[in-house]
Amino acid sequence: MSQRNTAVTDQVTDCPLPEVLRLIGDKWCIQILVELGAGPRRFTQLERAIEGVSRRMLTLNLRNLERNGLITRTVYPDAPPSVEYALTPLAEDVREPLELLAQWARRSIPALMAARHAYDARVQ
Amino acid sequence: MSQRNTAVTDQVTDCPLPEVLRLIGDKWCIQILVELGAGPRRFTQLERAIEGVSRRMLTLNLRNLERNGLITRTVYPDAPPSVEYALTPLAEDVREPLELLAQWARRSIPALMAARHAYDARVQ
DNA sequence: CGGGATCCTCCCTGATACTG
DNA sequence: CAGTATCAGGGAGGATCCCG
Repeated sequence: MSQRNTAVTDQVTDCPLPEVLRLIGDKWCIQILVELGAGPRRFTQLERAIEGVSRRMLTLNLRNLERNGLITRTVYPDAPPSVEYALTPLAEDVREPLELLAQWARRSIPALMAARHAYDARVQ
Repeated sequence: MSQRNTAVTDQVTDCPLPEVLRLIGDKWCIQILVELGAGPRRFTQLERAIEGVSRRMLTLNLRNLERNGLITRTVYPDAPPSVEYALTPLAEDVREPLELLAQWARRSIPALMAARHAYDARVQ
């Protein structure tokens, strides 16, 4: 999609970001990736760890991540059903860029908040 | 928000990402930042460049970015009104992490697509 | 030109209940 | 335990009109 002819900005930055954010920006996806970054997890473990996610959204996000090859879903045919989720190498690779983004966030959130308060005070 | 006690994953990655994605992940924000990364732009320039954005959403996203201190809005009191948007240093800083994320996306989108097709074929 | 205000419409999401 | 199915509400986003 987005067959544009922007000769100015077609160098590096523009194309893939919106698309990739639609892949991993699904509100819970990041937290799932982070949680799985600490090791494989079962469904209920994720449900408890992320805390705030509904069963439905957790399922949908896991399906989506699995569909895009970012996590694996392994079913162990135990008496109590057991399903384990884990990151794929593809997802491991994305953790570094995300970590850098998180570092920027950590540095900048105070400034962002300050700007926001200033704006809100100015506009009321 | 999210006053959690996850001793395992509270090291680096988890906290700020969802929050920062709510700041710059607003579907058009990234493209605005990218377009402004090539230089200051006027409202209609952005509207034409991004192509697909509605006037309303462009306005809202610009307001939001301005509110968070990521862009500046300069009004030139010309006969035809002229408003120029430009990145702040805060936004310049985020372009590097975003660029790395974009690089990962460029590398990985083929694999992501392949995984998706494989999944769709498997599940139909 | 650069928006603000309004309306309207989905889709996303949460809650709940059911299943293997 | 690990989901699926269904229903209902709210908010994101588009279209349109209007104004400085």
